[in-house]
Amino acid sequence: MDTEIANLLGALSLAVMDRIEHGAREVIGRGGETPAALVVIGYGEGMTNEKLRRILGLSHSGTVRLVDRLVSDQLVERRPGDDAREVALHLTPKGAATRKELMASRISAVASLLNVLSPTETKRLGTLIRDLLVRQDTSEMDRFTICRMCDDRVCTRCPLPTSKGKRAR
Amino acid sequence: MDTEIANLLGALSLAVMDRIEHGAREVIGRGGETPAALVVIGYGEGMTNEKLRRILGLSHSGTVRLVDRLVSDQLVERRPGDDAREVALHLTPKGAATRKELMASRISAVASLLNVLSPTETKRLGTLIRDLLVRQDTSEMDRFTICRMCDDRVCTRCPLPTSKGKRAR
DNA sequence: CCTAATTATGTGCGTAACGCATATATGCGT
DNA sequence: ACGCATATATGCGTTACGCACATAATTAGG
Repeated sequence: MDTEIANLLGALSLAVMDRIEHGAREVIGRGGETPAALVVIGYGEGMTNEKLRRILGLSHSGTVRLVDRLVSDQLVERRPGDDAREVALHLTPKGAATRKELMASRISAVASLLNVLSPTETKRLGTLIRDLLVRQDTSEMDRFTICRMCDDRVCTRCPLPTSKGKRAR
Repeated sequence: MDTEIANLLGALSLAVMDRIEHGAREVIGRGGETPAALVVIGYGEGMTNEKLRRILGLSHSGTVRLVDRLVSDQLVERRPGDDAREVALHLTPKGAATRKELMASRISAVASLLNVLSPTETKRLGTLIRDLLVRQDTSEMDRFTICRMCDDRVCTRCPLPTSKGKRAR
């Protein structure tokens, strides 16, 4: 049955996320979308509260408070944006270092599950996941959401389609 | 690189869990480990607070309050256990129905990502995930933790090893 | 150029889902 | 019978959110 394979992927995904979240909590001492926020803010210099909100899928106030936490942990700075309404979020040096730790922890968490496969099997799995992702019908915002924990030093060729089907709002 | 594939699996797992959690919240209106608890309680008739606690990885009080919520939602009943210290957790009819909805929602969430692959590719992916899981060094309790959302009507041949390496405490 | 709608942010207030410390009851071993 | 381990419950605090509302800045229309 096809549902059997769906169940296996669900179980694997749960195991992977359990390990990722456990590691993230050890690194930054916070849970929820906080680690993802740090990664997302690090992708570029133009991140605003509102973009972050959409990527993380949180309410507005939830995002403001999340940034409050990052600021009080001295990981992020709020600077005035080009548009005077916007807040430009920037990583502090400590924030950039923590972000690297976070991503390294994530990769090693996944690798610890993955390393039971032979190099050939791993490559096969990689190809299948890549094919699976490349065929998803994702908006621009969906891409950022899926990639909100991704290690940009590692993911040089993101398979997710850029402008296919749905349009970002 | 091997880390690139780890990153892809991490991204996929995040996408899968996002969809599973979103569906679960729609079905039971609660988040965190609450949906998993309902699934786990449904696996057998002998579930106790303490076993549940270990499987979900929560604190004791967290588990008691979680069961409080399930009871107040009329999904679960607390009955006296064989051992008079224990509480035997049982699904109500409503609880059993909600549990089925929950698992169906989970399978369909995963399938919606998976159905871009051809039957051949899907089967290949299933084989690889099965191989990956079967080689994990998991204790008895780890198994239940990984399988805490699994659909027992679908997962007839669980790949996770029963008594290998670590021992359950 | 002035007003209205839109966009981005911040705040008061409440809630869900936890953890820690402590208390109580039952079972077990000697 | 006594001490210790096990299972559950409760008081209290915290984290990570959401909703409703308020405020400042930009954009659109006449």
